[in-house]
Amino acid sequence: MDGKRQRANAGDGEKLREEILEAAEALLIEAGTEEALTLRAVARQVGVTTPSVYLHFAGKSALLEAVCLRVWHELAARMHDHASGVDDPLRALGRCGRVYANFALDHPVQYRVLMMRPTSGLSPGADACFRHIVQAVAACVDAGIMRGAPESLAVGLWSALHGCVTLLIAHPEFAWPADRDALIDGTIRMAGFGSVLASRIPREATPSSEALSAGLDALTKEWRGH
Amino acid sequence: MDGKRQRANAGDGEKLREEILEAAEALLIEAGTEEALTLRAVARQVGVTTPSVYLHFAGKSALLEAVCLRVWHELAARMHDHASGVDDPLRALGRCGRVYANFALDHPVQYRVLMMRPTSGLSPGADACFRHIVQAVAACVDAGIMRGAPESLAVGLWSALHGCVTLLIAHPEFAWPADRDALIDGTIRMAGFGSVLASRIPREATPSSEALSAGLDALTKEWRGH
DNA sequence: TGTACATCAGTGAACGCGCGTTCACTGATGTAC
DNA sequence: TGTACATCAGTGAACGCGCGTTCACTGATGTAC
Repeated sequence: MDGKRQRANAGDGEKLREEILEAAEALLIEAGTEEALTLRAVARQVGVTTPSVYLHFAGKSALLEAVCLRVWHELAARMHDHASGVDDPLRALGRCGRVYANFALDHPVQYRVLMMRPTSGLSPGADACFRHIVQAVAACVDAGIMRGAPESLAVGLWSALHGCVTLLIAHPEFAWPADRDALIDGTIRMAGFGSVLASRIPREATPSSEALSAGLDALTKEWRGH
Repeated sequence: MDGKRQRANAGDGEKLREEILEAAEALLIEAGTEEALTLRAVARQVGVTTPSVYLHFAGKSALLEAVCLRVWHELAARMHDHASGVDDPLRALGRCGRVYANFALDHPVQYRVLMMRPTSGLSPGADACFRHIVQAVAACVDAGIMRGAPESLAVGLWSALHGCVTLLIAHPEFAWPADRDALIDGTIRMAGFGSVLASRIPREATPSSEALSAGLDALTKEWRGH
């Protein structure tokens, strides 16, 4: 486990910084919880003494933050890749949600630290990602598919996605449906269609379940007819 | 802060148990984080020495669990109260969601400990509460408003609610809409309508945004006409 | 009525733990003269 | 080419901390005889 390390030459001190980040990340992933991140363990893994960490990070919390923040860049890139090339705005929004969910499930510990702890504010990375969702929603609003303020609509979609992945992350032992992808897909469809429909129904004029049901039956029958 | 306490008479040892639970709860609420819960602090607040806690709880984690589990009873009662007396099944489901969200926001620390940490499994209380949601969904399915397995539909609704409240709890500093109730309402409407609509649209026959938009426009215009 | 005893709620002092952090230091490398 | 010096990556030993937990104990109350 302990890496044999050569002391860096003058000017190459930054190398250690990278090694520390990678060791810390590996530690988080392996243990699956941020409690496993101790300066002593990180230093041991790199093959260096504990105080050396202070050469590159102000302290433990700074290191933890730096490790977790790294992953946001990846999300931004992924979102950019998948959003382009899809014409239908609602489908594009769905892609966006998929990327977000996959990202969270691929980096559960980092997602936990950044999103599920009360201590820290929302990181700029998280905010940028939310802006991405807002943009995708805005495209739907521009196309006349949804009505209302993109921010408000986006919050709802974000909630649904966030809820789905955090439940999966925090409670893997729950009796989830076998097909995790289908679960996420269902959540995205629910949130997407729900935003579309809810934004057309004024709160004060919500139809009865019966009327809603009958109307949608007629509509979907018509679609199936085509 | 330190309560003056009289030693309980023989047979009344259970009194201390209750006092410890209440002190621990107060500590959690005041600090807003479970890290504030130390056996020393609890004992100090009760006016008793630290080892006394061991007379009633196996250790720290047992105490924390006991404190947090207390609140589920309240949720079960609240859900029962509000669900009855509402005829429209979709509206009843909405009430159910409202109660859940209010409950979580009223007990943010307990909700965090029970729902947002990876360590513990889902408590029976949480499970019972999920069964409540499943039941409300099943009523919608029985009424022909939704289609599909109630469990699957309920997971989606649960995700949306959970996501909304956990985001509010973990990131109070985010630029939320001013009206928190409206935000929750919006999430519930989105999830409810979304479940209704999505359960009518087969995945492989999802209409284009355009068709969806036009169809719903016609439908809602008709509703408004009445 | 008095006395010995059992019960049991709670005490007090101490243990060891691993942690984050500090500080004076070393020793190899590159550089100026 | 040789030597003195500055630089700077990393060391090693120690600090204090508050914590959860243990253990032998005390001392008031109730009870049996």
